[in-house]
Amino acid sequence: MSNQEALAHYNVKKYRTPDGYTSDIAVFTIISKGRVPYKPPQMELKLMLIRRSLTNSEGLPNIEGGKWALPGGFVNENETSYETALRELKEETGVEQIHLQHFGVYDRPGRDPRGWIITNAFYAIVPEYALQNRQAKDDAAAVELFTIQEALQLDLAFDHAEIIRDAAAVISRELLGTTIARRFLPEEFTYSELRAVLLTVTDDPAIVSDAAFARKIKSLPFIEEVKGKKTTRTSKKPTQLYRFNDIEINQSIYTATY
Amino acid sequence: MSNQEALAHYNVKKYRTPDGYTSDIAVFTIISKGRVPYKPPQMELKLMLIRRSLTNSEGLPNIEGGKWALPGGFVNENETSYETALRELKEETGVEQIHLQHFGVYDRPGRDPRGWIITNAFYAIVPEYALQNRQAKDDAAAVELFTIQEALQLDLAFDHAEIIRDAAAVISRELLGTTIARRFLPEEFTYSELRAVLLTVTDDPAIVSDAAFARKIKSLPFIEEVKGKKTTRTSKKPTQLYRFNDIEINQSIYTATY
DNA sequence: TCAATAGTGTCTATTAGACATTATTAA
DNA sequence: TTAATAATGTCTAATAGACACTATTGA
Repeated sequence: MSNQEALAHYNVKKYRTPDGYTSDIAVFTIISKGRVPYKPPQMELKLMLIRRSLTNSEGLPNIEGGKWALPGGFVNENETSYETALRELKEETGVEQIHLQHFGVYDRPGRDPRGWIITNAFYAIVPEYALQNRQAKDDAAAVELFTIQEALQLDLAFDHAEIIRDAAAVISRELLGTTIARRFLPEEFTYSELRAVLLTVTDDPAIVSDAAFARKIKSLPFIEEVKGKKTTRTSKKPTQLYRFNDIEINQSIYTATY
Repeated sequence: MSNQEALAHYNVKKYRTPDGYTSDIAVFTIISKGRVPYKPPQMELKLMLIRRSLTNSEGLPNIEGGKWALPGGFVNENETSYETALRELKEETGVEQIHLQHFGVYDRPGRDPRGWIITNAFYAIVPEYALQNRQAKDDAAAVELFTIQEALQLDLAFDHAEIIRDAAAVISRELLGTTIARRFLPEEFTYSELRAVLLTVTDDPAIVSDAAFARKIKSLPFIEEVKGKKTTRTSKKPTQLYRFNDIEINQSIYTATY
């Protein structure tokens, strides 16, 4: 292997290298507003933010202390930024096996006052219950859920306002363009529950009209009926349950109808 | 500003930091196979790769020397990885104002034998002519165009096989799901030229059938006729020219037809 | 019985896609 | 005139979306 010899001559210290490499996570959940029996849910998309402590564990002033921020942390050597995000998510919410997806890198010079620090942005989707017992720890003074609009009004740390705007755009697009809506729903769901999730990001008449959507759901190749299984959690009349299957869809803008 | 005080206590050297931060670019072009007058083109998607020199500028053995690789380079402090990709692309092909898009971060420990080196992957789309006079320089011993299939047969440096596979998947998806096909075409184009681009990544009957596509193109909201302007470059019968406009499309899998 | 949600019937207008036909022009 | 590509005519089947109507059941 000629790399052996090449490595002998290579000095990693020769170049200026980044001062840090981090992962930040936009943790989304959808909460049901005032859920009542025999009613379809009304849902609201929320983002979890932490408030950075004024002082760190050594009692010294904390960078961007007091500001709201996405949870996140430094990537260790021997781990990927994805693993860091998983780890931080678990530490923060105790949730594992969650949908986690990379959506951007933020490396603008000056974005972090501490130096040349690059962050990977992920979004996660966690069920409502996972955030019930959340509590501030480590360098977080508080943990709270906000709508996107509320979040963008806050005094946000670093370039997190930009990251949050991007995350909101990504999740809106993906909710309608992919099957991630399933991550906000129980395994088996009614058409009105799926519809409530989609209505958090769209006002498309085909989804707003419940009769149209009730019909449409039956012809979607990536959703199937759970034969003979019904629930009364959304209405007095028992409602058919559906589930997502694993069929991949590849939408083409050239064959769609407008 | 309390950050002032916080920074006074902050030592960037306290943590283990990456050994390098780079950008790699998958440069795609579509070449017309044996274009003849009065015939629609037949196109082929190609990827530009460089062969890494056996020795570096100092005459010492080069890391991954002799292997094929994506062009790329180290990000300087005070520049974003996007700017690095732009710079490298210009150095390599002399092209500016080109479509360049980030599609992934590769940070798996051990992916680079030199140490903890993170790369950002971009894809670029350049017109065929821009690669005509390309020449090997710097640490590249050769520059060549390959189909995706050919590229994946080569002895590839680092984890570039993985990056190329991902790039191919992304560009296929985006060619059909977004309007990037425009980057492979002249400003004004015929329906058969657009069709030739799309046929490099799909065999959808709606696109394979030329009569269907000739009709469909007129109803696509993001494409408009160039009124009264025709060309004979693809047939003896003058053909209507079209152009992309700037209408955004937001495809929903829940309202599509299957 | 009432109220509320689920689900279907029915109509109209549009569209896809297949296939055939016509239009145009250089060689 | 021929050959090739562009573009339209025509038909059938499917679908969207609107609106009205029926079904189901707890309160």
